[in-house]
Amino acid sequence: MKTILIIEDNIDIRESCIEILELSGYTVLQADNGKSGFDLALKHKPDLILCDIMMPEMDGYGVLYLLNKNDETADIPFIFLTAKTDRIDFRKGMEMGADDYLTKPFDDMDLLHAVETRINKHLRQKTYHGSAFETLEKLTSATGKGMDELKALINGRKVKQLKKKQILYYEGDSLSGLYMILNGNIKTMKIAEDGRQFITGLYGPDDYIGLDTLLLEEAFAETAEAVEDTSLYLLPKDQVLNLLNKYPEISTQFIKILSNNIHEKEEQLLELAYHSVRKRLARVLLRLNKKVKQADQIIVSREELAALAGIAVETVSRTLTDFKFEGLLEKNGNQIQLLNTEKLVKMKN
Amino acid sequence: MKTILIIEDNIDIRESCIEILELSGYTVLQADNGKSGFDLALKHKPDLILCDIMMPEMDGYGVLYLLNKNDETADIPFIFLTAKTDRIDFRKGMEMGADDYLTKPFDDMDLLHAVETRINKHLRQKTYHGSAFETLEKLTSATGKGMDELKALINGRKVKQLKKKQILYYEGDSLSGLYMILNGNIKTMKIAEDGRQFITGLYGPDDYIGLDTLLLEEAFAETAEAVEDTSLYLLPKDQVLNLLNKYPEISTQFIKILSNNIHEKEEQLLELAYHSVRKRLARVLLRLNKKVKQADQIIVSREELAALAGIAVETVSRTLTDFKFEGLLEKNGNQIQLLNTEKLVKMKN
DNA sequence: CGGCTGCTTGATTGTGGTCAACTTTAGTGG
DNA sequence: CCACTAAAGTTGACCACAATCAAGCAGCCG
Repeated sequence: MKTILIIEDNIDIRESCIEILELSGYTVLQADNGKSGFDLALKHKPDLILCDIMMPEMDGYGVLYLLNKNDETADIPFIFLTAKTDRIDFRKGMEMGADDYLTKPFDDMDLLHAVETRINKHLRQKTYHGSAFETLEKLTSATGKGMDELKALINGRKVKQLKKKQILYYEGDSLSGLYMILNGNIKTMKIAEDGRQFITGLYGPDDYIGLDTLLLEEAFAETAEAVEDTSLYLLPKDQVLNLLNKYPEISTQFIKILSNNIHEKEEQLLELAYHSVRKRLARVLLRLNKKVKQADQIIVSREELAALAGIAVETVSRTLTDFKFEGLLEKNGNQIQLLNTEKLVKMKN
Repeated sequence: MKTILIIEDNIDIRESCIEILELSGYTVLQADNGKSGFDLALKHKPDLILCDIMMPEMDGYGVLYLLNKNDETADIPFIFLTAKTDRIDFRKGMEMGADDYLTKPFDDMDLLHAVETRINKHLRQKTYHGSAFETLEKLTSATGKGMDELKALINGRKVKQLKKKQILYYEGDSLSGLYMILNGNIKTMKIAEDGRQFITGLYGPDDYIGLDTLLLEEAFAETAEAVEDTSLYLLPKDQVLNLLNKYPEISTQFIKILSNNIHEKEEQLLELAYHSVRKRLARVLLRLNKKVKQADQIIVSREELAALAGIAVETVSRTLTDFKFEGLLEKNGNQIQLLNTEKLVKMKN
């Protein structure tokens, strides 16, 4: 028997939803404002939450934010109910981690369909968590000492799920800890005043995110976004600090990661300063080829390539066609396959 | 009674030098090739070394290199005797840490003058070392624990002196440890294939250099050069590692330094990618204004400004005159004084 | 005083950004 | 499954910014 929580200030809509859901065999909890809705969610841990955006006391975004912050409720499927059809609001909701969006008016089928797919998807994710655990075992045993603690630390936490394009944190957010990617890819980027963004880092499975901000009493210096559906562990700051104090190997490991990071960024600085667009793009392609290749192909949008190389999308497009003519690669939409890495490496300025 | 070692394969030159020096009251040791010269230096710790460059067995550069590596002999004043007048050789010698250069033929006065000034200068430096020690006391007590060890570590080491433009290490050199600046300034830079260089970091008193390479089993990723006369401590790798294992506070401190470093470099990446030359130069000036201001003035060559902002020297020149017309700064040769930092900060793209 | 280095200014050129029109692809809903 | 629409990608025309080449100037050294 699944439990569903509905948070909605309009009584008509609320009542009609409850009716439909109860007829379908769900137990339904209700709240008429964000605050009490959040309290109910905490108390009952429903299997799914339906939530209006515009509400008294606390709006839907606020509810979602609080739920995400709390580990107990972070992975409950969350569906927004709203009259707004604007893309911006939609995107904002998705970035914050909403799983779906129902725009009013919606009929019985819409509602049931959305609810069922979300609940099913969530079940599948749960079983997946289990398999991800093997990765962790490997990791913890790799650090040698401190294994038990790290394991305990990780066991106590839940996995955070991000959908494609969802934001992990914004530049300026204050940090909650250290993230470790289980699978998927995350990019970190800085955004210029004019809105153009530059990708400062790409992270894959087993990589840490937020390491560079962990010990500083500062907010994040960049924005992190999921490139594809991604799951990660959040290791809370206090506990990581504790580990650092106990096990020098872990500190040493972190210092090494940061050092490598610095070297990469210095290399990038030199490239940006003095290399031609052709060469920069070639470098970016080679980097991607190493990091995120899938079946011999790189899958990446022009926009991302542009943000990685620090150039305009149009120029990316042009340069790629040039490269194709020169037999360096084969491209097809957002799929790129490198044919002559040799020449790309030696690309002159 | 001062002891001088002369290493020179030509017997005539050697004999005449010895005669002059002994007449002036110095004790003179002699060697006719680099290898035996180095052995003598190790054994007797002379107060000054005169050394030919072109020699059998081992050339003068080799001798200097070995002497510099060995702590016991690293701070013995070293003068090259040579027929070569080429700038390149001169520069190479100075980069390696030679204190002076005597080009043959030289007369008695040349020789005695050079010898005396070097010995005097060295005496003055020794007394200075004493005062630098206060800085260290402050540093060691700041770390709280580990103070005694750090002190012992530092006591066992000598100060390394670098003259302006002298190279601390080259990209590709393998590292010997961690440097800490006592006074002066060091810049680290990467050099592109075409010879253009980009300055990746500026370090002043109390800053560490080489931290980003310390734990990686890699060579230095950049070249470090003294911007002005500089003195630094070399903390050997093994001992630093030892400290890291014993005192988590030190690891934590290092992680913080590296984190800040990363944030700075990310900021720079964004600037390089999307900011105009005007804006980039403005940023560089502001950075310098914070770091290396002397009596309200920045003293820096156009070439360095260019390498900091990643632009051409001519463009630096032009942009600075523009800035001057706009009342943002006053310039006079390599001295620059910022008049309107407000506007420089707000510089639009 | 000449030679050298560092700085400035001018003229020229090319790279790559911008704007705009167009085509292709992919996602959505009937 | 197809049709429609929005998003992503491509191509062209144009132009501006900054690099390059070149020449001249100022300060500094022996």
